[in-house]
Amino acid sequence: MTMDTTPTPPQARGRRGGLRRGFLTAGRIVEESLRLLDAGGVTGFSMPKLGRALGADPTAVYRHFASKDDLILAIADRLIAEAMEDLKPDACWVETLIDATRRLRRTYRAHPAAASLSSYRTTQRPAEIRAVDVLLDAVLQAGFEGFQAAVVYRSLGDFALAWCGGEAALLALPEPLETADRAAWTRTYRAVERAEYPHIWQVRDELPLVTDDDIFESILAMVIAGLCQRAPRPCICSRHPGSVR
Amino acid sequence: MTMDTTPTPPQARGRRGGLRRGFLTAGRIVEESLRLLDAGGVTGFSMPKLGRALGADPTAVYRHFASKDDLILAIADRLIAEAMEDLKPDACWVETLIDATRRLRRTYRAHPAAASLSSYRTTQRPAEIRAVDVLLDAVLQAGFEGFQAAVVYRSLGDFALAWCGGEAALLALPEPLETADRAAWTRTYRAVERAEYPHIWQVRDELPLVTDDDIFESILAMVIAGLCQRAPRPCICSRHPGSVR
DNA sequence: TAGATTTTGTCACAGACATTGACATAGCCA
DNA sequence: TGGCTATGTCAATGTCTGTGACAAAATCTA
Repeated sequence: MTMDTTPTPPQARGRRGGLRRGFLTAGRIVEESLRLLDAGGVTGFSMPKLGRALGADPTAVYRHFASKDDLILAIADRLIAEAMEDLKPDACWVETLIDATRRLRRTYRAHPAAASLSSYRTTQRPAEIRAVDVLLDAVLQAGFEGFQAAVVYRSLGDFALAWCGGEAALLALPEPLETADRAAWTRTYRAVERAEYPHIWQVRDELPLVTDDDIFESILAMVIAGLCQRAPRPCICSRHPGSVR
Repeated sequence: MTMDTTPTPPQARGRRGGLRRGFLTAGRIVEESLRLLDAGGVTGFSMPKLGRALGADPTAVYRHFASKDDLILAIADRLIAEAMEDLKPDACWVETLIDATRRLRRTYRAHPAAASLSSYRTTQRPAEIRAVDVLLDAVLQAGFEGFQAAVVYRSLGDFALAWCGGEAALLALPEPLETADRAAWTRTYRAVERAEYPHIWQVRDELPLVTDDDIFESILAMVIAGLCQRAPRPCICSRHPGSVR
């Protein structure tokens, strides 16, 4: 664990303004952005800091990305690539969808600051397009067709991105704030007046026990159950009860 | 439609540094924040701009809110209040949950920039606590108890906030970006190679037709179906088929 | 009513950020 | 060789969040 507050990385210039061609690349910049975001959160990430961390000028990154937003889209695609890296479509389309969603969540939790910046964006870049194709495959296997298939895919995709992005945004909050937000359930909601908020009062002891994992698996199970109920074709394995039609 | 680029609102000082007590209030500040966010998006909203719009000093707001984050929490609660304003619990608990989710979405769509800043935060303020109690009521009516009820409530609440927040974040993107993001489905994904992305290709004509409304109603229906399937007690009306147990 | 205290607004300013335009040099192509 | 372009540097602009010193108004206390 090297505390790299003021690192002295290899310099882009040899001496007196000379420069090394190919010292910065899009790939290296994205990797370093991720490192910075992981280490210092959203506030630890800025174009000047990024340039300095790369051993270059604070404005050097602009030679490779038109704007910070442009860079964020590249980071978003990098995250999707990491999440779907060794995703192998299962024989059962339901398992494929569940697995993909869990993978996305795992990656977003590993890089919460990066995810919070980029989760709701459409990158239109290779990794995203690949992922869309894999998930659409599963949706088509479920027997959805044409417009229906398109709607179902968008529903599942946007759901996963939104939920995992929201979790990441909370994890990425500057430290005092995240703690305060989470403490809500053990302080404010725990200490509520019985007369005023009777229903909260009823479960006041259980509310603080709920974990992110509980919530995720619970909402995912509901979505999948609703999906199976509507799917024209059931899955191949016996674990996911489908519609009664 | 008054173009208020440089408005000249009532001034806080009468003359020569004198000042009017009670000129700024938390309520007025939140209202003006909302106006600013609605009119100019996230980029049109800053502490200095807010102060000037209120006819006061660029730093005046700090006398009422400790930080921008503090103000954002107040805005978040204001949005929840607006969303749940005249929510009347239906006799059918399923209808109550659906109605609350649709209301949240309507409010977030009306104030996308404000929502994008605040949707994933826990405000711990009055409107939020009230809303939690109403929704927990519905969950308890469904027959969930104790820890289960807590998990189900958190699942539904976080789902609604995350999805609607994500939609709002997209709507709140600075104009050229939102258009670009949306154009993905009519450009990039429409023009995909059949051999490389066969499943996208299959629904390439339908993908651009999918609207936000379609996606929202579709994912909401799945969640509700999954919920009804797991609810120990069915709803009172006949419109929401429950579990087969 | 007079004096002390608190509240609320103003002002000057520190430190950071995104982005731009002018400049310089290194590698490439003719 | 001579020029072009890609890439890095530098100086600078206008903006942002937040602080601390100050001043006047409202309120509280004697």
